[in-house]
Amino acid sequence: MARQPTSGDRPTVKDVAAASGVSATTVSRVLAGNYPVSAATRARVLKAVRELDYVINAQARALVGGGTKTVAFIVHDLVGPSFAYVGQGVEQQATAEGRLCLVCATHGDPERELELVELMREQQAEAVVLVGGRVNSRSYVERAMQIAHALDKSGSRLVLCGSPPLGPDVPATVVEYDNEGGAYAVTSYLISLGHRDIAFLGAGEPGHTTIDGRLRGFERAHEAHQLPMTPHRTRAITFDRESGYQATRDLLSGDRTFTAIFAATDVVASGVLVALREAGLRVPEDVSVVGYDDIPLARDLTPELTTVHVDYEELGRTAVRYALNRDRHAMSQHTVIGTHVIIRDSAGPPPRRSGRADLR
Amino acid sequence: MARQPTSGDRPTVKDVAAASGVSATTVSRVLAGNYPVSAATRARVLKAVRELDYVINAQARALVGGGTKTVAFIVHDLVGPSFAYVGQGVEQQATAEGRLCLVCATHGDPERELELVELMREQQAEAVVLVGGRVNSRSYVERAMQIAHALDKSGSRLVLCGSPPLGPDVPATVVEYDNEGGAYAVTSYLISLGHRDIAFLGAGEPGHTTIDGRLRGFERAHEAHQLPMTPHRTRAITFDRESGYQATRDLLSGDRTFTAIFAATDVVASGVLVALREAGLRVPEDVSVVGYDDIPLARDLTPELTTVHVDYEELGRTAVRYALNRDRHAMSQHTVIGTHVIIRDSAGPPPRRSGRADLR
DNA sequence: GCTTTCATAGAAATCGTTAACTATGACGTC
DNA sequence: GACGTCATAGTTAACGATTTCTATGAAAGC
Repeated sequence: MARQPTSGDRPTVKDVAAASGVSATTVSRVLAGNYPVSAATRARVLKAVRELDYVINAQARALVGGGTKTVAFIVHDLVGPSFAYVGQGVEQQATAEGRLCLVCATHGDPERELELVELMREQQAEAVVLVGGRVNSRSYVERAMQIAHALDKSGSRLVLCGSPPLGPDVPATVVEYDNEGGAYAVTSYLISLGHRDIAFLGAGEPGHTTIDGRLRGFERAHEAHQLPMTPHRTRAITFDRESGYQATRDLLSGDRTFTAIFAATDVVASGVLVALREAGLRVPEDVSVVGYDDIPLARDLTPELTTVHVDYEELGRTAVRYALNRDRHAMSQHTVIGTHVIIRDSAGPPPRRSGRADLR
Repeated sequence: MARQPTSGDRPTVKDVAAASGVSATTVSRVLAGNYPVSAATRARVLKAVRELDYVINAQARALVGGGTKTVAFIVHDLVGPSFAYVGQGVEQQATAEGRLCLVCATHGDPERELELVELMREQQAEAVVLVGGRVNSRSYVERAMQIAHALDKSGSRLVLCGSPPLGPDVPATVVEYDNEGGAYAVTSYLISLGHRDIAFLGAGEPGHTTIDGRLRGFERAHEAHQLPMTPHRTRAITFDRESGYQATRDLLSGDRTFTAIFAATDVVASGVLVALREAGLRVPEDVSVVGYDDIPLARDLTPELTTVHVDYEELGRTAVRYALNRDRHAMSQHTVIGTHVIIRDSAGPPPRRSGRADLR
């Protein structure tokens, strides 16, 4: 007699086999449906499965069947407004392709990131999605390249989602979005409105790929319109609301003459708006403000924020799609997703008299 | 000679054992560190591990070692503003307890929810966290109870995070927050400011536990202050910005005489503010508005929103903590987390003349 | 009537790791 | 010098499924 399934541990194929008077092999075949089984046997097995409330052991199946069908999603923080959208996209595509989705937060700790990658190798994750821009230091890039090779050797795949490639021969799938193009477009828009003196709020963390891209677009737009760029960069910014607020106050306390502010993110812009309002400045009549990201917040600000739209959800979906089907998409292992300006109410023509003396 | 690790598939303990001239057992022991191994042997094994870039196979280990050390996080949508915070908390606590975190979105599909629970049983997830309020229909509760028992039988645990218990003898860990208390407090605050006619925006989906709780607090505050409750409920609301906007327009088009609006969520409140602004009404001078949730958005609205704070991250942390350590916290399998009013700028005394004729 | 084919079912090997037994010297003790 | 102890390492049997490979009876072909 086969073992009685003790309460607490779950029934196995053996238990089902015993209960239905067949062999474990037959049970497996009934469940997989990849081998002829007589109708009578199938019925008996299924009945036993139902009665014992049998569920397969995914670990055991993975052990023999090869892969684990998992995608890992590693992110700085789950609550960053755009991160959640990327996560949504990753989860959606992973599910669509029949994979489960592991999620991990690094909270900015590079050690933790390494640990997690190692963990994912153990888990045999099919793809490891690293979300967000990165600080493009020599040491980080080198470590990332090691990670890419390590994952590659394990049959997994590093996916960079929202940051540029690491190098020419690095085995990684890269899906980024056009930071530079969007910044170029929105800066050009400001220039076409008549602005000649625009402050860029976001420099400070040098080497951050996302911000660098946006800054590059900002600069390129100035060059294209043959405008000189006054160095309006402020102190290091942490890309939260508070830093946008503080940076704007700093800007206002000087004798700067800007007529528009390009905030590196919508969240920063929300702080900018508070500081401007406190200073008694109207937006866009006195100062124009634009953001970047087009998160839902942008529509809830007063005035509604002119910004650059990024389809973060699509970013996540595309990343997973290309990573999992890289045999079919061998050419698409580096993709750039387009961005475009969303015109709302926070940017308008500059005030008539350019050098405003009433600034504070 | 042991098998040559072919390129593509990863080295196993056997390969490491062969490379370092010991047995598989010894390799396992070096890696686990739970058995004496001579320094020389340890060194040789570790060297081989490094050279082969060996990583353990988590599946195989889980198979023999019992559990899988995984927490599943099942949510309607990853991008709901409060969901992301709960997710953050769940991930954080899961990591702190040495577990991995699986995340899945149902997108409101009950079929999908069932499927996912089944999947989690296969994965042997230690806890399955269901996030968010629920529609408390007979059929749903019954299904959820089945799920609870099914998970219990598999040695897993259903965790309800943000909704009330299913029944007295259901094996589930419940962590909810005080919807009713918060609503009571913020309604009382409005009443103490002098409001006697408050519209509640959010009824309509009957039986939704979250909204019902908030509505109950709203009603209880009226009773406590011996105020009659005029039935200001509007049409069904989907709890997004748009529905708040539409519902407010509906309210304004009637000859209602309310002086304050209680929006069921901050997101709804953001729509309310837009509609009021369009109608030329000032907040809080003409109409007071309060929300619920205290998501970051609340501070970005104009005026900043008076609302009820819910510590969603703590909600997630607590849920996982109690679920994983239920031996030590047998008494805490139903916890209610407190909420409190955050006073900002969107609520003030009602305008002098109560029956405003200039409403539209 | 005897072999061939087919449909169905079971036995046994396998996946990669761990853990419960064994085994073997070295050492100290009486 | 025989014996028990200790430190170290190897053998072997799990874990729970899948997947060859093998076996059997029935139908079919000549």
